[in-house]
Amino acid sequence: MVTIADVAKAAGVSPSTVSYALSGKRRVSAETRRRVERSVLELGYHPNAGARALAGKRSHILALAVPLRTDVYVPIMMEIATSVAVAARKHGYDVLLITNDEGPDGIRRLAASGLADGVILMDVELDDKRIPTLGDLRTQAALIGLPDDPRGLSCVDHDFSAAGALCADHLADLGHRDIAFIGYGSGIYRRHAGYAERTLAGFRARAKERGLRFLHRPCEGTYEGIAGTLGRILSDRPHTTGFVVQNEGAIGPLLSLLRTSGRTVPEDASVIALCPDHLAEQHAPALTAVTGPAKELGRIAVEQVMSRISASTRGEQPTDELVLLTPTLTVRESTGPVPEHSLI
Amino acid sequence: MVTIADVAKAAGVSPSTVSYALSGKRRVSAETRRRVERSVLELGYHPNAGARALAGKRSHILALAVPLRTDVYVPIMMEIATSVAVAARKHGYDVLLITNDEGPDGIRRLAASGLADGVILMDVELDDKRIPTLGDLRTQAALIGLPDDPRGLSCVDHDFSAAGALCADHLADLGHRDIAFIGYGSGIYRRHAGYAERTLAGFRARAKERGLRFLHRPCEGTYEGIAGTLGRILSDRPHTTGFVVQNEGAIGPLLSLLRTSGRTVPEDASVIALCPDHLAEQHAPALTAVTGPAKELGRIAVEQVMSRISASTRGEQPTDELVLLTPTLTVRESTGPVPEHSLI
DNA sequence: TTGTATGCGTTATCAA
DNA sequence: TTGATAACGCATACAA
Repeated sequence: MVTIADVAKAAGVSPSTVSYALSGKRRVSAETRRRVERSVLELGYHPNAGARALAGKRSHILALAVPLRTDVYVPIMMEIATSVAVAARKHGYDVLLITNDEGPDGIRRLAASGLADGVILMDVELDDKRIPTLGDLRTQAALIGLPDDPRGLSCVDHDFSAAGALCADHLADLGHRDIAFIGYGSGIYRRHAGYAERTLAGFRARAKERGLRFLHRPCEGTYEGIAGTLGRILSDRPHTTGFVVQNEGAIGPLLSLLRTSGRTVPEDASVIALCPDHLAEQHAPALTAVTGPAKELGRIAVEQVMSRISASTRGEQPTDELVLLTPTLTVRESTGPVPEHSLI
Repeated sequence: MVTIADVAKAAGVSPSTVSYALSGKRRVSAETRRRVERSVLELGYHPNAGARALAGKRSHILALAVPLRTDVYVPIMMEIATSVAVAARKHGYDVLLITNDEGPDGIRRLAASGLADGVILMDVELDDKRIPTLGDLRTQAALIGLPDDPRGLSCVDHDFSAAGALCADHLADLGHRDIAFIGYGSGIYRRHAGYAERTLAGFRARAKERGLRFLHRPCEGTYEGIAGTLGRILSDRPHTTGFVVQNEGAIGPLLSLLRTSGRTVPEDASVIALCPDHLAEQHAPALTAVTGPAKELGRIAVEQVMSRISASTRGEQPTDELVLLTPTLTVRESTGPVPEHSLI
């Protein structure tokens, strides 16, 4: 193993000079810096992480708490996780994976052992049990997702309320009057997942403003689930011409079933999805969709913890941030003007 | 911060006794152990990770290299990743996420800095550029996936060849003679992803044995992609009655298109998928599918690195393991006997 | 069965 | 602009 002493010897300087040359925390002459950097490269020196953490009081590691659930759309979770890792690297940080099955204790352990300088919580629920734990520890944290009470925390999330409103507006603009909102399985609403509730609230409010009638139907993402739900929607409100879908698993079956029931999209029925663009484009017809920038979520969460960490290092009080990212509507082939005559 | 000295004082013993009581590396009287454990709990002591790594020469961290690609089925990747994390915790290890965009350098950095005691590589390609790097470092590694040349390495993977053979056997048993194998996009075959090539090879060999005629068609997972592919299959081989699908995105469109073309599954055409069970069950009709135990992959990879790490700690030569997990066929509603009269 | 003392490799303070 | 040196908190070899 090559240590800082080896580099120092090779460069003909003292260990502390090597340390400063690498950290930049003290001015070093251009000449010595060059020699140090050369030796570092030649010897393939990498500072020992343990020693660095012990002496420097910073592990340069961020903990990322990922959900173990399968009822959320996993690819997005993965995308966020990797964007966190990439963003962290830009700050010289590595990312430690922590699963929810350890619960709050895992976070406590990482914080108390000094393994992680900060924590990023994904898939935060409105009333998340992990949040109180964060208060006890002096670990810095950022949440992806919006809790009931974000005081004392930094959070970033999509503006799901705005996303819901965008859907209502788009359908209203096209002249639709009877809308069905097909949501996630009822378990998600029972769990008070913020994104589901806020989307619905945003949609509901705007729908009211625009004079839309609508049904909200939670729905499992299975073929049978959608079949039953759609059947009931069409019998309860036969004049429904607009569908908002916030349930990745429901999209495919819904399109199939509409076709089967003799409805052509978008001529007879319009479908607008709340889902990533790559999914929207995978279907036929390609779906008009409302999307938020998933990668930004990770990047911003990292910025937030990093800024909190450096504030607390300077002995300052970290400032709480709340960032909501504006979603965008992309019009594709699945939405169109309301039909003149309804089918039934 | 509460240190081992604090615990020692509280328990009325020396720091080393605390250390031994916790690590179990030296016999400690039941009485002292009790007192130590009590103090640990009362004070909320967690050993400082940096100090532990520095003194003990083991970081208790495993690096997990996850792919950034989107052309692989992400939920499985996530499932494996979490199973790695869970299994690692059982050994007192944490998992560090490392993305592929850092490439081999990232692995080198983690190994050289002593941040990770071992590495698990996911989504290994037949000719993976990260593998040579592993040789240089004395880091222990386990691969999830099977490279061209697994010498000097421990690997675990599904037995994709057996999976392919299972598909051929099942369709042959049902009397089918003309089969289409709908695979991943051609990019994956160009990349020499082992799982794709091995599945195909296993299928091909068994198909030959059983006297099946078949076409292999790489295919993007989009509706248009499948539509084109299916059209060509049916015009080239109108008597095709069996479909093997190894492409998660293709399943939904394929079923829709078969229905559209007037073919009922399984009466007119049988479909067997290589995909996770939860996906297979999501479709209508529920799909006969061949699946491997994804979680086992992570668990076994962890066992493999752990055993290599402890071998090398004992100064022994780690033994190379190659574990292939046997896939299982679950018959559902999408396969049946070949129709007496073909459609065309 | 337990205690003492040393060293791990780095950062940061103090001196020059 | 640089060098010497003292922590940092723990594991472990050595003593008792």
